[in-house]
Amino acid sequence: MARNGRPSYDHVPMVVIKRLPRYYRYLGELVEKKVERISSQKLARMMGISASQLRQDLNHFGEFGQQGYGYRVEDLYNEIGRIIGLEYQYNMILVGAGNLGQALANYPNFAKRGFCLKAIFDINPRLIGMKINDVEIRDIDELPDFVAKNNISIGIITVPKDAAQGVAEMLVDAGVKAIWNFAPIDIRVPDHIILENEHLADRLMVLAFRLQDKLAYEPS
Amino acid sequence: MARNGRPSYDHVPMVVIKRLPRYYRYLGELVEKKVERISSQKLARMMGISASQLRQDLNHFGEFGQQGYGYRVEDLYNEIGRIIGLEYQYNMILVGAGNLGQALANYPNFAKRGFCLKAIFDINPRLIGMKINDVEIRDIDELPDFVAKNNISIGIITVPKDAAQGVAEMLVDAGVKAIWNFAPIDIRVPDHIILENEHLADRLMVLAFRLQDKLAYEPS
DNA sequence: TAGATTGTTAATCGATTAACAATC
DNA sequence: TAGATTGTTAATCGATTAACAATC
Repeated sequence: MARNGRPSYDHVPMVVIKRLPRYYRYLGELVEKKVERISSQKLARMMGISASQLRQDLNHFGEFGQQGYGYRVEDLYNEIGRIIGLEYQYNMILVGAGNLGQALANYPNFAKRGFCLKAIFDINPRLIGMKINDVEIRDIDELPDFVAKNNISIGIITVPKDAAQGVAEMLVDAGVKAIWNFAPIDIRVPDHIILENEHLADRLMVLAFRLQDKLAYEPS
Repeated sequence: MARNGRPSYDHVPMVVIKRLPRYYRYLGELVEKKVERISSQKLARMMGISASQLRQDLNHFGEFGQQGYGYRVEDLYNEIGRIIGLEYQYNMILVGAGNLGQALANYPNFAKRGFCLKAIFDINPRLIGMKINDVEIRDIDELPDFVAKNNISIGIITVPKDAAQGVAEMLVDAGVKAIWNFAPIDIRVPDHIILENEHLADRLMVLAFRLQDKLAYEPS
């Protein structure tokens, strides 16, 4: 058991884990619409996946349905939230108070799910002391001390490419457990650090690739 | 042939296409470092993948190497750029001039690759007429006309969740070919429209899931 | 030529889909 | 009870890795 009552779900394929937030999102919408029950068949149809995949995915985590009935929407919603780990609060800091950093600091969907931004760090003296969405911008020199004293588990990197690796190392040394990187470079971290890269420009390139055939024969 | 000289690369698996930008990124760094040649072995090691996968991936698009020698870095870089479609310019508009919209409008990496933001649209009269990074914010009523007259192929959605589907439909009707959606909802578009969803909150949830086991046994 | 490394086929591995007995 | 739908096993499909002949 990891933490209270949550089995460790080792060996669950990453491809399944990445689908959990989407399930959670759709179930959340059904809860809002006061839908009480749903079958794997119907939920899968809504989501554009197969009912087999949905049941197979849930099967990695336990038994949540009832034969002949389906799933109680609110129960399944809560279960998946618990599996993801949403009943805990995660303290975050953000490094790099540029445009993207400020936008993320203002993003309302994070706090709503228990992701709490505790501080923003930058090297620009003109920004230090300001507040964004009630979160103070601090000098990056204060980072190690702040992480240690505020139980920070996630560090978000929104600095320019050339500064990203240095910031990552600073975060790791300070004791952060996970890093969410927006700089357009693959940063290197030790194996025990969890890393998610968000390469926005890469996504645009995939769009460009897929656009080729569309644009070929059409008048522009 | 789609467009001038580019074969259509139908049937290339999406999982391969999504790796292209990463190859392009690593090759770009090697070009900057003036590295002339590289073997699949070495490049794969750098990227943390297998040499088999790298060669297999390239094989979908042609023969770019030379037995006993490897690949000429600059040539391969240019080839992959061409495969992705980076020799063309893509005109974009962005809808929703909030924090995230403004951050994206200021993001320098897009223009650098030929993705050109032509206009920003919003409904807030106080924003209309302002400029962000030299791009004017316009009234959303002008959108259909603007798309038609400026050869816009990509629409970026950064409006709140409840407005996203409506904006998507507006973009499709106006003639946009591809949509990059940042609203935290799965929008619906006709099959012929290319869609990329960027669900930022989903990525944080994956971090949360993976954090569980890490946080379990450690003192906090 | 000998060594290196590709392009490509075959083998393995993993993920998705199909099927159905169990059971609410 | 009869109908519906789950949980789960087996079959299929696709992606990754291994291997090697071709060849620079």
